[in-house]
Amino acid sequence: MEHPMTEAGTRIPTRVPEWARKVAEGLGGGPHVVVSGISVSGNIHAGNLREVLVAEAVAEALRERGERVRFIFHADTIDPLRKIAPGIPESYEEFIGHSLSRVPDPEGCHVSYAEHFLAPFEEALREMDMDIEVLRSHELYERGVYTEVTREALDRTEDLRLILQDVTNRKMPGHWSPFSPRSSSGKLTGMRVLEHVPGRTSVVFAGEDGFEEAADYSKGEGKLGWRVELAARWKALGVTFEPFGKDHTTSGGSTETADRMAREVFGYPVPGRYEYEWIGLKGRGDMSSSRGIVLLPKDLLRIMPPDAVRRIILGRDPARRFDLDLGEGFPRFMDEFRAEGGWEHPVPFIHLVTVAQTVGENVDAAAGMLSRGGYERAARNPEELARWLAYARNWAREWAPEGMKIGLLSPEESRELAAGLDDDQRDYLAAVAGEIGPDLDGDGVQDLLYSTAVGRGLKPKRAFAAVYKVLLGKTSGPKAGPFIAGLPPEEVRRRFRL
RNA sequence: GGGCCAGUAGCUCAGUGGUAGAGCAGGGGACUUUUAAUCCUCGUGUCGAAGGUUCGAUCCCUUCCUGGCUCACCA
Repeated sequence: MEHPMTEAGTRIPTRVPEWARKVAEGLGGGPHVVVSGISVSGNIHAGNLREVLVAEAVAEALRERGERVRFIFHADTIDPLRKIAPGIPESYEEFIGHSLSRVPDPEGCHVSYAEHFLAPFEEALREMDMDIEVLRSHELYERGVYTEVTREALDRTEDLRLILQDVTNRKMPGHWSPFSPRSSSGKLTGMRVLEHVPGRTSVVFAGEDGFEEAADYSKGEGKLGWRVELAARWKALGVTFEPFGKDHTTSGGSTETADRMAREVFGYPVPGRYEYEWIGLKGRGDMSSSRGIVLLPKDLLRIMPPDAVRRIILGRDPARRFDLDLGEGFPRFMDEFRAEGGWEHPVPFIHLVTVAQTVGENVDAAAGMLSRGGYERAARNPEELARWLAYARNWAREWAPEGMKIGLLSPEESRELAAGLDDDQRDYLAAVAGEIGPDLDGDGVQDLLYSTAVGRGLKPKRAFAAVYKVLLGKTSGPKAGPFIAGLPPEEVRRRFRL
């Protein structure tokens, strides 16, 4: 798979990170099935994306080696709704215990609760040009993909129960079953399984009201419990690699259980694994839907291209925790990203931010400003430029520290603020206005601003302060010469003649 | 309590069995020009602590200390 990386728009292959290559080396011969599984009980955020990207990197490493790879995103759509997330109506209380795929979308825009959160994520994956297959667990159950493993699990209920007790150190209730049937009410939780009828791929159970019901597990009328399902899924899908977050790999955790179940019950070798650490948001802590700290993949795609998302989310090494800095440190990240990506003559991101904020959506104006600033090359590709201006503009609006946000004042606003200047400063601006013209480049303007100030006995500091005040309403700003040279001269004159 | 990870210059981190580096910040200087501007120049820090292995360890082993994370289907 390839991704656009260069300014000219040519495509060069995604670089496979070293750590991924090493992981792939330990995986043996193919064909491979690489899986990343994520819950759709809430926003699928940029942290979740890390898991998918880890899986992608390993899949790429395998492909690079010539293996056949099936890369799957497994969405846990059949899982029951567990609690009412913030922002979800209280009335959803009645759906607790129901499959996310069968709960209505709280905002009414998708066919289900699950789809509401899955769809935007899927879209982001598409936008990232990811070669991935998205599977919905409720469909897998309905299609019978899990029928065999479910039967096996039911037949080996006792063994599974022992493993579960052993690993978690908890006593499971006597009526414990690896399978949770769905009752006629729609609930998946709290049913008591009474009997397994393998011939009919069915389970007889006591419903909430005590009456007996039956569920056909070949039709998705229920699901395996999480830890059992994990092991069962490996077998059913032939999984050979799956990354896990720290929460699952802890001792007594779900992977420890599933590993034993796979080996001892399902007779399936434990897939290769990579344990990744979590990422936080600088200054805000770990991502958490319930605490409102949510960064969506789409938020990232608004301020950087897909490969930059890959880079920033994976970091140097996904086994290491780190905090995303989308504020002050972001421009540097972007410059590094492009330097490594082989960009020729990239415009410093911070400069793009200045340009984007000055010209708004006007790409021609931006191109003009850039070429006058010495970045003719970047000005030559309007499409590419428009894309990058959008990144810069979005970043400035959504993430930039206050000090970096600028906006050219309207002539009226300029006039108002000019009232706060003293006569020396106004006279100075007027003098500059008389000299400024299209023939001056950035250095020329800088020179003009400085020498005019000195020539009139005005301290440069106060001179520049006046310039920024009238243009931006601030006392400092981007380097004045190139900035002003990029503006249409008449606009500058209008604001300087007071 | 169990598990995992980290502890190297002010900050963020690289790093190798032979006594340590980068970026940023910061100091100084240059360009008649302080700025989200270029160039030049400046870093002896007990490489968390103590033992051990070794001719020799920051890098290997052990223990400990400190911090972080995780152990409820929230990556």
